[in-house]
Amino acid sequence: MEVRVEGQMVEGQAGDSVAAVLQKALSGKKFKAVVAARAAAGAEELLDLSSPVPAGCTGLEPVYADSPEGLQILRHSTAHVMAAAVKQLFPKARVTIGPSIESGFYYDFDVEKPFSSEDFPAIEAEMQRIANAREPFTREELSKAEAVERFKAMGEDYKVEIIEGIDADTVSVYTCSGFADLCRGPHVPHTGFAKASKLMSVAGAYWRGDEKNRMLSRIYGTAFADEKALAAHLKQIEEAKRRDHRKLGRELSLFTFKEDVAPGMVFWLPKGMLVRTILEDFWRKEHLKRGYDIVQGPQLLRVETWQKSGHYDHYRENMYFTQIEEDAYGVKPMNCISHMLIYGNELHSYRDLPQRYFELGVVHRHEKSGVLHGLLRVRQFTQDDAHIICAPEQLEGEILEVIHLIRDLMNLFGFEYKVAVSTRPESSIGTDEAWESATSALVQAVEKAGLPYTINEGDGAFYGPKIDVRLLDCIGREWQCSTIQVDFTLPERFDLTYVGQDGERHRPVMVHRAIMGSLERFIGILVENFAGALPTWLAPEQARLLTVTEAGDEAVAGMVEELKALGIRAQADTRNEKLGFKVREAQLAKVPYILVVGEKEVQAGGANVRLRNGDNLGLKSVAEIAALIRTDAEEPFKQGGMRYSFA
RNA sequence: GCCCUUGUAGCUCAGUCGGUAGAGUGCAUCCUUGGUAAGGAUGAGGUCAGCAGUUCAAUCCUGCUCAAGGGCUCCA
Repeated sequence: MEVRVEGQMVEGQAGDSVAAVLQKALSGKKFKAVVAARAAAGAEELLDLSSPVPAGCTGLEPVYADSPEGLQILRHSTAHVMAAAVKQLFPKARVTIGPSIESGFYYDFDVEKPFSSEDFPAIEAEMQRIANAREPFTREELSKAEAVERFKAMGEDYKVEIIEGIDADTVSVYTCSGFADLCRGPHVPHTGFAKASKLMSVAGAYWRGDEKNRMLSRIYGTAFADEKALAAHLKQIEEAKRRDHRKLGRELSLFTFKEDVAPGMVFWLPKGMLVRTILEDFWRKEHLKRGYDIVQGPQLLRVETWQKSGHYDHYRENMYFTQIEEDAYGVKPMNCISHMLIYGNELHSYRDLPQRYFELGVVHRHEKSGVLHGLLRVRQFTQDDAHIICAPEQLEGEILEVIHLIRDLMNLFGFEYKVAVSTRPESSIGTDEAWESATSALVQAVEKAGLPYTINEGDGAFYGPKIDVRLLDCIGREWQCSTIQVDFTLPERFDLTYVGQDGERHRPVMVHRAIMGSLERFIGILVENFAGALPTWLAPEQARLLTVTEAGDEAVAGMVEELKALGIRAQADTRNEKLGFKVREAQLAKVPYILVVGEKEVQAGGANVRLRNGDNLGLKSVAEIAALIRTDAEEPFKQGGMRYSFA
C-alpha cells in the first residue's frame, strides 16, 4: 500500500503500525514530536502510533505534541501518569475520571483523606520517575462484561459505573506503568512525553458534578510539549495575578471590602467612586440619547408583590427579607417589578410604545458564601438595567437596537464578544407558543445584526428566553456581561395593557436587558483588562503635576487650576520628595499624564510631559497639554460609534 | 452549601517545638532643595480573626464560628 504523509508518498506493508509508516516519511526530530495521527484529512477519530494503519488508508496526518490537539492528548496522558503515581503512593485511592481541560488536566480520586498540596512533591517525583522510564501506553479492547469484571476485581467501583453507562459493545482500556484505565484514547506512545508537567492545585469536586453525590478529591495539573512552553504558561498565570482587580483595587485605592462588616458588598473609595461616577454619567447620557427614560423604584417591596411576580416561588432562596411593623418585605433582587408598576401607573396608547425604562438599580442577591469573588461576584450590585415595554411587532426591532448598543459599548473598550441564545429551562412559566415566538424574535434579531451565535439549550430565565453576551479581554478570558431577556409573563401577571389603534386593550411584550451587566463586575473587568491603566476618559486622575523643588509650587498650583477649569482631572504633587520618587509613584498610580515642573518649565511657562508608558513628549504649554488630554479622552468615543461625545 | 488552603501592624510577610511579637512598605515629625521608577534619621502603630476548651500559662494545641483564596455546584 501507498500512504501520503505531509505530501510524501510512503510504501508500507499491510499491518504496519502508524509509527512505522510515519517514521519513513518524517525526519527523526519531527517524528519524535508526534503523539498521534488521523487516517484521513478531517477525520474525527485519532489513532495511536502503535495501532495498525487501517485498511484502505491513503494518507496519514501526524498530530504533533505542541498542536492544540496534541496538547490535549499529552495532557490526558499526563493525567493517566498522575493517576498511576497516585495509585502507587496511595493504593487505597479509587480513580474516577481524568480529562484534559483548557489549560491542563485534572483527575478526581475518592480517598479517605483529601489530598493537599503537601502531597504534590511526592506525586510529582513519582510522575517524573514514570516519565523518565518512558513506559509505553498499551491499548486493549474488552467487551463490556469483561471490562466490568476486571475493574470490579480491582475495586474501582466508579469505573464500573462508567462502563455500565457506556452505550457500546466494547470499551478500550489503556495500561501504563501498571495502571489500567478505561479510556477512549488515543495516548502518547510513551510516558516520556509527560515530562514537562506540574501539579497546580487541589479542589473538592462532586462525583458527576452533582452536589448530592460524594465529594471527591481533585488534583489539577498542567503539561506542555516542553519545559519552555510550561514556563511560558506559568508566566502567563503570573500576568493574570498581576492584573487581579482585587490587588489593583487596593493598590490604586479604588475600592475595599470589610469582611467583618459586610461580606460580598463593596466600599467604594473616592478614586473608585470617581471612576464609577464617570462611567455612570456617560451611560445615563447615552441612554437618554437612545430614547430611554430614567426611573427609579424602591429598594423594598411587600412580599405579596414578589409572590405575584413569581420571584417568590422561583427565586426566594436568593432573596433577603425583612419586616416593617407587621408586614413582610423583600429586598429587590431585580428591578423589573418597579418598572412594570411605573408603566401601569397610567394608561398607555400604542403611540407611547415602546416605553424604555432605564435604572442604575441596586439589587441584593443572596449568593452562597463560597462563590463571592472581589467585584466579580458580590451580594449587592448595581445593574445598568432597562425594561422595554413594546407591542409584539416592535420586539425584534427593539432587540436589534439593544444589540447595537452592546456592540457600541464593546467597541468603546475594544472588547471582542460572543453571543449565545438560551432557550427554555426546566423550571419555567409560560406557554410553549409564547416561548417559541420570543425565542425566534431573539434569533432573528441576532441574525439581522449579522453576529455569529451559539444556542444554549435550557439555559434561559424562568420567565423567558435570553441572549447572553460574553466579552473577551486582552488576555483572552471570557466574561459574561450583557443579557437580553424576553418576558411575556410579567406583563400578564401585572395586567399591563396599551390601547391599540382599534381602541381595544392589548398586551405588550417586555424585554429585560443589561449591557454592562453589573457596574461592579464591569469595573472589575475593566481594571483587569487595562491592568489598572484605565483609558484617559475614565482615569480618576488624568494628570499629575510634579514639582522638582518647592520653587515650582506656585507655578504648579496655577497650572492645576487652569487644567481643572478646562475640565481635566489634575492634581499636584508638591511633597518634599525627590523627583524620581514622585515619578515612580505617579507611574505606579497609572496616571496617564505626568507633568514635571522645574526651574526650566517655570521659566517657559509650561510643563514637561511624560506618559505612563515612559515616553517623554518634552516641554509643552498648558493649552497644548489640555488639548492633548482632551483628544486622548475623546478618541475612544469616535472609534466606538457612541452617540454621546465626551465633550 | 460542599472540599482543600489560609487568617499576625493600613499593605506584603517573618516568627514563637506553649512563657502575650518582628521586618519591609505605608503613616507622622525632622534633616535633605534633589531633574524623570525608591535620599536619610527618629517615632507612633498589634485583643496575633472571634468564641469556647485543655493548661500554672494559649497568638501557637483542640473544637466551633466568621471571613478570605483556589475549586465544585449555582450565577450578573
